[in-house]
Amino acid sequence: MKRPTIADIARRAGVSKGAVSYALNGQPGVSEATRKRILSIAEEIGFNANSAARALSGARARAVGLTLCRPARILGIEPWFMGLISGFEAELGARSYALTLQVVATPEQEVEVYRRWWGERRIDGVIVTDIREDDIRIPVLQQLQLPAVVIGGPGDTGPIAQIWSDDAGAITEAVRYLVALGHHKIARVSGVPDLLHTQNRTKAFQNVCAALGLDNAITIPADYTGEEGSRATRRLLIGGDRPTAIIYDNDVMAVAGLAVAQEMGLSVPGDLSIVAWDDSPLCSLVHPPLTALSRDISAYGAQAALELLNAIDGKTVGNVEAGRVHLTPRGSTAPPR
Amino acid sequence: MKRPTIADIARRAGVSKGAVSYALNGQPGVSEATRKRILSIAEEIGFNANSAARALSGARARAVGLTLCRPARILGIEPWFMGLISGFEAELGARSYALTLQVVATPEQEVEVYRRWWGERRIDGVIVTDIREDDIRIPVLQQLQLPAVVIGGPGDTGPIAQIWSDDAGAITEAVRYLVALGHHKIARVSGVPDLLHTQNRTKAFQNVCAALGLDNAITIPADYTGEEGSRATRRLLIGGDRPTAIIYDNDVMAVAGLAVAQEMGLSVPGDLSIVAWDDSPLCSLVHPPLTALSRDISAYGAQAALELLNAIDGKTVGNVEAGRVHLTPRGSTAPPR
DNA sequence: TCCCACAACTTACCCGGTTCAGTGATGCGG
DNA sequence: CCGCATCACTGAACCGGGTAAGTTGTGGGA
Repeated sequence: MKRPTIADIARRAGVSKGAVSYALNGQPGVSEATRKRILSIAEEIGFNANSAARALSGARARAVGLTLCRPARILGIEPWFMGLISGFEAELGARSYALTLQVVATPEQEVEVYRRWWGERRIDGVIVTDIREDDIRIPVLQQLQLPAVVIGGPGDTGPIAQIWSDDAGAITEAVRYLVALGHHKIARVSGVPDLLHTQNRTKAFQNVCAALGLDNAITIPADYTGEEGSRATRRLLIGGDRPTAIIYDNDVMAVAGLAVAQEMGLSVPGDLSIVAWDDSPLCSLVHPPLTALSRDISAYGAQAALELLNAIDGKTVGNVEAGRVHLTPRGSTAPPR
Repeated sequence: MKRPTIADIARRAGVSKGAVSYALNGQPGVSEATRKRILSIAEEIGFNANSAARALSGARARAVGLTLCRPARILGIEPWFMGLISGFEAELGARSYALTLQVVATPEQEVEVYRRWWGERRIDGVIVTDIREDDIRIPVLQQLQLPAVVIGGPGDTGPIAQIWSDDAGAITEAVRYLVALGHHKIARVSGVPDLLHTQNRTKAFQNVCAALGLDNAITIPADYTGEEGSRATRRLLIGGDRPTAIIYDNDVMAVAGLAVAQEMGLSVPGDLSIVAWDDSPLCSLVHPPLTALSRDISAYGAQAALELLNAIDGKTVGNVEAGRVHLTPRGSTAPPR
């Protein structure tokens, strides 16, 4: 099947290619009557502008890129990324921007992908996740002048806009809630320690515990996988002075921790209270359902996409904080016995 | 920063644009010495061919499309799609093909997206998942002559290649295993009934149960979500003649089923054995870990991508069966009390 | 010595939009 | 009634690669 082009429309309408282009793009230069005629012909023959031709003539590629730098076995089970992606799509789809995805193994590969995408003019901007301290991607993005939005932070990303959620406030709320229930020995199993938001959470956790006079408030670093979550939980529970509550940096590790506790014959929440970060169906699926720090990941993604589109349009975008995180109490938390 | 073009290379090498194009694409028409010189200059200045220009001049867009038509809350937690995507990337990335993603709400929207992508020349082919009986996407893909590969089946997709896994064999194995353990009352909680592979599984389940003389082998339709999984499980367990084993069409529903059983005071596997379809970290995360029908989803995706790339290259591709599904016994299955 | 084949290029046009510099036609003020 | 601005549109150049057709230059065979 042959694809219709603006030349076809021009022929049918008895005008030049240029006039068709003006009409389709809402530019001045054609009369209202002609514009309507052209638009109805375009509609009739099912015209879609060739994205390559459009991108070539200096316009946008109408696509944004996202690299995912986590092992496949985590990507699959972590609701986080898919939630984010659905959010992006809500905004991108509305403007018929495409989302281009690439799974990579290392930050170095991410940089390579950015360079290639830029060279190929394949995308107009990128969404950057899993930001680290002194992230190597930031200077590259600046050098290439590639519009970008960073998810996570706050941290130093120069002129590149950031979106983050109030992790410090959230963990403070969780700790206060556990203390209010009567807990004094609270531990935390964190995500990958290099990530900026992990560091922010760890700092906030230490601060609130110090402020409330909790000692023994340790953070065990893990990597978001169930295996590491189990291992960290076992380490915490076999110690002599075991915690009565554990906060996990994601839902997968929290579920793994729950399984370890049950395996060791501990009752949840009787012997151990559990709080998960990021509420997903996973948390309400298990028994008992997990108390979680909820946030609207999809809305978070939508906001990030919107910021990126603004950045692509040359509008200056500032750093913004996404919608609030709130504690959703469920069956996994209770006063300690 | 200005992006280097073949004209820049041509100037530096003292040859014409045409010669550079031949050299970069491995075409005959330049001497080995010149080719090497051109390639080294390209390397040196970090040249990447503008994908728009390339796509415009009749060549490929070097991108394939994937539409996801499931509600966001399932996409997030189902390891299936992300596993598939990682698999695609393994093959696509190696050939620097991009993967373009679009989340949609209905099959009608999927058709629209296919049409738009085709009109925009944005992609060279699509990967079709969640195939239904008389799927409306198939005739459209044929009409547009858009290269495609269908994941799921077998079923009637005309000239479009399919990849499926041996669902019938897998469920037969699972039922035989449960019968060998001593179970006689086996039920199944299925995925969305419209999907072709659900129907294939249901048929195979009925066949094997009939062959083994099991009556009462009912299938309750659900939709892959934890909520529906819980509901179906409750329906099965409150009945007078309750099953001693349940097979679930995905891992999420199986985990939900486990939670329902525990909530009702039933012991797993003592009172109820559970088998999950598709093994993911989720299955080994819970307590007890779930016996599962495992398959290498990532390899499945990689094979699908490879078939699609072949189809794009004009090679005729046949229907293929992906790697075997095998039963992984874990703690959730045992002889009934 | 001449002719031909062939390698090694160059030239020029194509893809399909975007955009800028024209070109008539029209309207309007003085 | 003239001059000028404005509108509605045309024509052509352009983006950056791909590629068919044309042009050299060289060597070999007769």
